[in-house]
Amino acid sequence: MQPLPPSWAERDATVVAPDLLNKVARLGGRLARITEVEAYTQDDPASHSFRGLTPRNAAMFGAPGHWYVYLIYGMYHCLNLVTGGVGDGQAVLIRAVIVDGVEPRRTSGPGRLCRELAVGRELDGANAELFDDGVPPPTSPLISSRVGITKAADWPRRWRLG
DNA sequence: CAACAGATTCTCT
DNA sequence: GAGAATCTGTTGT
Repeated sequence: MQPLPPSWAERDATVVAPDLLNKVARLGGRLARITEVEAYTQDDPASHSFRGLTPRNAAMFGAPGHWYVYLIYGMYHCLNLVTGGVGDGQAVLIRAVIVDGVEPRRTSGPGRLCRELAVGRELDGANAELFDDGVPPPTSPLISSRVGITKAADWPRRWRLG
C-alpha cells in the first residue's frame, strides 16, 4: 500500500480521473477501491465551480488532494477529490467504490457510497488519504457520457472499470 | 424575500 | 418512466 503524494492530485481533473480508478481511499477507517469517477472543471456548465467561488464550494477552490463534500437534493452527499491547482475549481466526483465485505450495490452511486461509508460534511476540506496497492486494473477504463445532470451531459468525462 | 433548479435515490407503476 | 423526499446557492421581483 503506497501512499499517494500530495502532488499526485495537482493535474487536470480529466487526467486525474482515469488515474484514480483502482486506487484505494481510506474513508471512515475503511478502505474503498474506486471503480467509477467523473471529472469536473471550471469551464464545465455542470460544475459547481462554473459560477465562481461560494461558501458551499469553497473546498473545490482549495488545495488539491483534499475532499470536497456537498449535499445534493437535500438528502444525499457526494464525495469529490479536489484536483489541479489552488483556485482552479476542479474536482473528480467519486461515483462508485468497492469495499471488502460490503455488497457492491451499497457502494455504487455517489449518494449511496457516502451513506454506507458515513461520509458527511465534516470531510469537506479534509485531507484525502489515497493509496496505490499495486494491483493492476482488471480491465481498461471505459469512457462514457455523464448521467444525472442536464447541462453538458454528453461530455465524455465519466470513467469506470468493467 | 420568493422561486427554482439540481453532479440522487427510492418507490411505485 | 414518473413522482417524492428535502435544502442550498443563485437569480429575479
